[in-house]
Amino acid sequence: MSTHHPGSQKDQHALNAYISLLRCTETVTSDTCRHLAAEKLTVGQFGTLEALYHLGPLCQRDIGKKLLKTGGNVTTVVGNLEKRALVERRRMPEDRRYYSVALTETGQELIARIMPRHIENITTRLAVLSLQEQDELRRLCRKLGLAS
Amino acid sequence: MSTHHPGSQKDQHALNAYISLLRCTETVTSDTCRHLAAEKLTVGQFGTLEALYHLGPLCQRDIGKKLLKTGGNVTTVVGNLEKRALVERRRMPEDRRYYSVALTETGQELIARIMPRHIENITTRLAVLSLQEQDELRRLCRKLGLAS
DNA sequence: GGATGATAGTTTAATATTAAACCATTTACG
DNA sequence: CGTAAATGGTTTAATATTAAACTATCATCC
Repeated sequence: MSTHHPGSQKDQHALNAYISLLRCTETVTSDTCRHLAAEKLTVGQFGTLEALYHLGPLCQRDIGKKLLKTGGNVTTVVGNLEKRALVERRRMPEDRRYYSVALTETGQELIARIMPRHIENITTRLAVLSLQEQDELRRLCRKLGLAS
Repeated sequence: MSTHHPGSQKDQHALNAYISLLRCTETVTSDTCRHLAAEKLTVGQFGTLEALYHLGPLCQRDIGKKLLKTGGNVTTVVGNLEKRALVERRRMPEDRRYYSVALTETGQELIARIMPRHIENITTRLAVLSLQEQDELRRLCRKLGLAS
């Protein structure tokens, strides 16, 4: 890092962009997810229900991959959803290490009832940006996010 | 919402943009903060130290505002930092409701030692985007984030 | 000056979250 | 086969996080 000057132009651009990215994500998520409190759902619980709703039954490992969370966390969240009978676990006979996690009827109804409002929240919130700007934001985020 | 068609073009642009935004923020934060584990610091603890480092002593309410966290959370995080003698609380005589939270010498040394690496992580990570793209990302995020 | 209300911080109860150690099952391979 | 490695899930211990109820202090204003 001999050529790296702390506090350089490069740093400033990167830091400013990153800080704005962080705060934007936090406020948008906070705003669009506020309605979940009325159903006593956390963001992680909602994300799990949503994944099962769109993708069908998943094993916990795949849920974790989708939500970018650890296995231990998935155990907890799925456990809490199961307590409320919104999902159920079934052992897979062909490989008994796996559980298949699926929405129950109650869970299906709940997520189907909530999703429209959630999508509307996101669409309304994002409407501050033009469709072109939304696409550009997506492009930049994908480019940046896939650089892992 | 009579004019709102679920699954419309508008929804798709917004959802795609929002999902990319979420995943980007999660992966970038995860990558740039990984080094904190070596110091046994959580992201929240680091954020608190960083705020005190750049802004000087703050009361807990201002720390919460800065990190977008609740008062109860600040109590916990500052408490854990205090246990490790990285910060200290002092009652403000002019208004005894407030604490002034400040870095200790140890805390100062720690954050000063860690910051360069952290900034470098961010700068390196963001370098996938050109400086113009970083500025555009910042502009879009600010526009979107300030719409609360 | 004493009730009223606002404000800073804490506590409590519940869930989330991670890393690390662990258990159970399956797969690889000698 | 039978052991070793890999894999899915759980547990544990610690911290984070929130909402809601609470304490203490300060400000307002009759």
